Amino acid sequence: MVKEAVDEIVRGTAEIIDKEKIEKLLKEYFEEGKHYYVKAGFDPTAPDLHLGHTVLLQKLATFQKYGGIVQFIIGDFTAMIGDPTGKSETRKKLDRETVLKNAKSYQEQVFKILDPDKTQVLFNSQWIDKLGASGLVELTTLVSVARMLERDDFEKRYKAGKPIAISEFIYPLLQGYDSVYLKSDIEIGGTDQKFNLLMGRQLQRSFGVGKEQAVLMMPILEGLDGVQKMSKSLGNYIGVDEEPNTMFAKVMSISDELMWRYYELLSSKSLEEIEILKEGVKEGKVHPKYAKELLAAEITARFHGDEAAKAAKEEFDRVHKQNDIPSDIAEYELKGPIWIAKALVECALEPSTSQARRDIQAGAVRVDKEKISDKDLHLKEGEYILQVGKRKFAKLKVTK
RNA sequence: GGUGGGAUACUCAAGUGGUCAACGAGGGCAGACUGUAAAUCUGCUGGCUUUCGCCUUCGGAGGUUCGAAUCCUCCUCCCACCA
Repeated sequence: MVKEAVDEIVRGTAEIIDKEKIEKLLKEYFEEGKHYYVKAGFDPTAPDLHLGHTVLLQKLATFQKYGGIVQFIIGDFTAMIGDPTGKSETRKKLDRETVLKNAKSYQEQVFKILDPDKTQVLFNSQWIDKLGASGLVELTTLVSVARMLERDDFEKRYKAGKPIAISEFIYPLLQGYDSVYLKSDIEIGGTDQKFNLLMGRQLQRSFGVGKEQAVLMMPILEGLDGVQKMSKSLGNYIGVDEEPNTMFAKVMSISDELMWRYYELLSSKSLEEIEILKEGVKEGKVHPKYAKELLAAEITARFHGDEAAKAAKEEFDRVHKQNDIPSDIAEYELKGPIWIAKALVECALEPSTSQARRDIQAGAVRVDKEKISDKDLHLKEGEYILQVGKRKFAKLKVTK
């Protein structure tokens, strides 16, 4: 039992520090029914969860299966600082109301994966506010600047002559202090969080908490481009709240190479099953597109159910295999006659008439499936299907 | 506090009085080819009721000039070295 649980927890992880401790906690759960605390922090600035987040969430859910109580931290205080991700933008301080709103939205989405009965949702301002200026200074005495600069991200920026704000040094300290206050047994996060996660161990030691948290790191899920991490700001994400059709299509658009990565980190198939599939593709027995469809269907079904996933697949085939027009496209009504470029902007297919003109010249615009080249074209009364590129459609009714 | 360097479009990065809506690279979008994959090749990549035209953009505010991203003044921010 313990071994199976450990195997399941280890699956897909990038690195585990103090694995023995995790094994011990699991053993105690199975033998004595003892629970333990697994901490994970989330930023309240982006309430739209995407698949990158679910890699962590699924791991948390696994812990819940085996006696873990999840400490789900909304970093409302730390959000004011902003995690030093290399972006130089100063974060706006979020007001209480927005944070609460975002937190609520988090919960709606998070509990699609986590078990609410085994989850504590906590705001870190609750204990950090109490720390006060003197407490904060106390905290800063525990870590040296040289130690801070060991952090990969800081080191790179420092060497590149990029600015680092003092407040950014405080971020890891506060995240570590969360672990002190909550007496966490395990903290999980992405590999990019390594420094912060280890800080939790160091501070627990410094404060004499009596235990040091084990640290479990998950790989960072690449976004649709396959290069950069999945993030909302880069626009390369698949949101958990997205429409089934969109979700399915987005998975289909990833590269074959990336598909295996997604399998490893997102699929609930066993590693053996995945390996068999991979071999099949490699030997030419299985078409890679088929393997991708399986994945797309599994992911879509997780958030929308089997029915919706099936419908999404059918829709995908309809549109792409048969080159048909999607069954459900946005409709607009405009007064005519109207200049084609303007119409495209009005139908939200193009951001500007200048861009529309360029696309017309590039041959990317179709009206009723016919490619057009006349950028001065005016649409008279009637109904048209407008298309830009391969995936943007709109139905337009031109009235008098 | 002192000295020097820097701030250019999504990012990096050229440009040091007119030929600059601004080289180049990356990214992005589109076309061809495909499996709406990847790779490759090609085009585009500030806006405008319409484009051999007009308007806005080179950290901010003024100024010099027929004309400024480029010169001058002040301001803001960043970096390095010295204290």
